[in-house]
Amino acid sequence: MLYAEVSVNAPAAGRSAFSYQIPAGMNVRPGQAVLVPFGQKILQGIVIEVAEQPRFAETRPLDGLIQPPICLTPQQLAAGLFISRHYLAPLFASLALWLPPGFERQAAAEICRTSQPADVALTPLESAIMAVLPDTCIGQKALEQQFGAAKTGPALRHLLEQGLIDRSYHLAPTRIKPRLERVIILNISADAAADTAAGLTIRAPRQADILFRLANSRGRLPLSELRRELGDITSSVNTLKNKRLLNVIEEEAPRVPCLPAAMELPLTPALTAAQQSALTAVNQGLGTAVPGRAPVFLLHGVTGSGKTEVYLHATAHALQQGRQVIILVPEIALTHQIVERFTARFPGRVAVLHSRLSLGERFDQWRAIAEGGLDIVIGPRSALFAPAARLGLIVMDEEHEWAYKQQDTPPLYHTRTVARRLAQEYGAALLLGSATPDVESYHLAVTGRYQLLELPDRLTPHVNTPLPPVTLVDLRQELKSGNLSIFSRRLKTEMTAALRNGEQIILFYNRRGGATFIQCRDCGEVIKCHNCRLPLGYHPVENRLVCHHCNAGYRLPETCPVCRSRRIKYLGLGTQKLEEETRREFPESRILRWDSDAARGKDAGYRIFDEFRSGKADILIGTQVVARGLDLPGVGLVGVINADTALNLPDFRAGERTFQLLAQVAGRAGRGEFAGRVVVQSYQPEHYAVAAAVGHNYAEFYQKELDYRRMLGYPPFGELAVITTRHVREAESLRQAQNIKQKLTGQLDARGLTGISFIGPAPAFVPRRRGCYRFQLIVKGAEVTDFLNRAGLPAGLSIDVDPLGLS
DNA sequence: AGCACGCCGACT
DNA sequence: GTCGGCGTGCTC
Repeated sequence: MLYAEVSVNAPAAGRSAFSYQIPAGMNVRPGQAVLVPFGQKILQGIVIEVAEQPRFAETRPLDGLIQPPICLTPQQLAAGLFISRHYLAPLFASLALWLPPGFERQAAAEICRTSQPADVALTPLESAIMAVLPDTCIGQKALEQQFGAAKTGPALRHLLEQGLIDRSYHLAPTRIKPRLERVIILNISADAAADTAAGLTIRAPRQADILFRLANSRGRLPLSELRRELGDITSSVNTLKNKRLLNVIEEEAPRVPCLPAAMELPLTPALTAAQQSALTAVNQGLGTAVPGRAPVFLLHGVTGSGKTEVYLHATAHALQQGRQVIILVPEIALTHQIVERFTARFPGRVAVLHSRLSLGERFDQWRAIAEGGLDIVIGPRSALFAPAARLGLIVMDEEHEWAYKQQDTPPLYHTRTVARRLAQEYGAALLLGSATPDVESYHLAVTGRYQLLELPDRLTPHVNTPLPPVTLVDLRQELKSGNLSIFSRRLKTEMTAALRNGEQIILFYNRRGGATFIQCRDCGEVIKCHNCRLPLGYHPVENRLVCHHCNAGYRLPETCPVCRSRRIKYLGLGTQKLEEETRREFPESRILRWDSDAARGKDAGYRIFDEFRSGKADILIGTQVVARGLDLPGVGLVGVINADTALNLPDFRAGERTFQLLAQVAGRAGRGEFAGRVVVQSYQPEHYAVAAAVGHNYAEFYQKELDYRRMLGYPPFGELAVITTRHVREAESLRQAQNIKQKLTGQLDARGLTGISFIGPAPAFVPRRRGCYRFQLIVKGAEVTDFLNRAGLPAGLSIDVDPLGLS
């Protein structure tokens, strides 16, 4: 008898696998998707291991294989197990990352009446339920909607006990169907069709037109295409069909997400010496990589130094070897640009995967990759889990971006960490690229675990363009001189000059809204969100208060909720306010604002971007989004309204984020015909992150930042994990956090470990979510993951290993 | 997630 | 007494 260890799609399964018997004759491999009985349900599972002996004494038999069969590769299985262990994440969720879109399904209860007569006493509700039960079955969900979820459950249980109804659980049917397309096929030869068409031109011009077009496209055309060009052709097609000149068939046609039309192949630019030597190193790595020993490259190149060209060449090399390539970008908004470059160079081979595609599109792309037809995958972090069984190269552009860290939904993985592991398993090369590498990555490169590749020269718009000069304005001096405006005198002068010169301007400010907090002048109360307990921002356009975390909107308060005072003050600056001020200062200029308020809805981001790039506006005001790798050749001047906003966040990466942001924003200037200039305004111009960014000096920043991390034991000198408790009662949530701390402290003492310490518990950065109060305990030190894995923490806790910030 | 079990306070 | 809310533990 063989047994399978199975990861089950049940929240209760947590990080453990469950043992099942494999019925004789059932062919089960590790990685296989199966159905298993779990409690009273049949659930989806993934086989981890097949063995002669079960890990658990009492076993039930596997129910069957999921059809059509799906099986993770051994490499995906290994990487999934790594995720679950490293991030203390649910096992099924960690493996499910590689399953096809739309795979995961919930079991739903169905209720059927039995033939037994209702001769026992029933409550009115129970009678009512019996009365509406149809002869066929009905979903329990439907009954709960009709009678209320709270009361229906117990009533059904009683009816079950009495034997009046049956309950069974079924997985919901899959939501994805292959797309069918009606295709017209010529029944005669192309020549014959052309002849027939010639005879019809006068009497039946539409029929003739259809026949001509078919003759010219090898005898087949999708009906939708003909209809788009000729209008309603139903009757003409029917006539031709009746004449037996053509047939209409339905066939499967994969959905294609709207890829940009492949441009003509642009000339492949000759590589510079630096690019060539980087490429040589990567190509060599591609040649020597084997499972268990896979090279990681850190391509450090200033903005505009031609990193993408290196990606393109390395991709070509991997494809030549018959391997597949995954190109990762930090966020969906950036896929568009890079997809353009890659489809131009490799037409017909590029797949796109991201969550804004429809489920059907995603599925069809997924299948095309799995079948090997598409061998380049581009997308944000989810693209790492494409079914590329011949994976040879993973490229991570802007590797420092923290959008690569999964937030909110477990597993809370970092794409770089998983990519590294997946590359190890496949024997693939990993190429990380950034102008401002993550301090941890750079540290690994400097200490020899990654191979450091440097591109020191700027090529955009032409070879040896200097990085734009940055002027640093001390806002404290401005205040002293009596300038209370958002704009320093220097920035205003530069803006005026740039506008006169016909240059475009980017103003960067990383808080949206109008006022950023609303405070009572009498008691000091800051107005907060009811859901999250976070300060609300004022949005003048909508004339509402908005929670920047959960997006809940509130009416403007007339009195302070605490002391009833009417003296409520709107403080702080956001992008909407900045837009107003800019309009007042530069009334002649055309202004666009790009933040998550302005870019609500699909494609709104592209629209703003395209509008600005095509010169329909002079000034672009934006948050982080405008800093990210966008190519805007019309921009001469970049103004940073306040460099310090991110510095004061309670986050040990605040310095790093500030440096990266400033360097990225500065890189937007001078990418076209105009010489770039940058004006950075700051209240803390002496801070090392600000000073280093102004001097375009990554090395200086890295040294200072590393010293600081070493001193405080932060990564790369120690690991971090955040444990969050949640409970409807604030005191209970705090008590749980304290209990965990006590338990962990006890284990540290018992095992004589000294390298680990705790911070907190304290209210979480979002103190309240979905009606639950949240407290967090930070665990800091050497091998935190390992320690927590052995600690036997209670199920249902949220644990974030290597968190984005600390609060 | 669901379900059973066991523990306490608020009532018929 | 006992009904029911709520925390806890279990599902191979």
